[in-house]
Amino acid sequence: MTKVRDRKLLTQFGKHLRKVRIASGLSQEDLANDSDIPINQVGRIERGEINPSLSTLNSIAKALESDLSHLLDF
Amino acid sequence: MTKVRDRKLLTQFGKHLRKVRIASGLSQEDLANDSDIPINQVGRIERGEINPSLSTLNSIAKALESDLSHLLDF
DNA sequence: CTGATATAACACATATATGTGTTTATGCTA
DNA sequence: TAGCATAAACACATATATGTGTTATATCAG
Repeated sequence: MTKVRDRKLLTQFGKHLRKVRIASGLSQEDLANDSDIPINQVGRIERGEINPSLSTLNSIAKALESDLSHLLDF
Repeated sequence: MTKVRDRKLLTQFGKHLRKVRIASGLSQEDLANDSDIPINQVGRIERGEINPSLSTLNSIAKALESDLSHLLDF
């Protein structure tokens, strides 16, 4: 796992992403398909288990018809 | 390296980061110290060679006295 | 020319994200 | 109950970010 000092950031982002995804009416599978990211990866991100990369975040933002700046406003 | 389809994103972000850093009057070494990220890593990010993680981006944003949302508005 | 500053470019070990696959758990509904 | 959808939880291989060092290059000031 990631450093202890980053866990809060990751769990916060995970909760935010889940909220945004559900607000968009998408399942994890939908988001996985639209962003071309494995569904397991989506779940791990929402649970705050991993530290996603810039390109992964960008793919998710696009699938949510949003942009990086808005996705990371949490 | 990262997938071909991500190179443009990474080089774009690298250029943006360099612009923001210089506008803040910081050297790579300054930013490295303030963000607690190795200076080599800062250089690699600015050159678009790597795909930085959310926590790395967050550390950089804080060192620039900014936030993720603003740092990723490019 | 010399020294200082800043950046690039190497090498290398280690941690971890990514990607794929399978299995389990949970809630809902017919 | 059975079936379906959704999400969590595993395992595993591979790619790559991270972190630490060292060396090279370029620019500029003295």
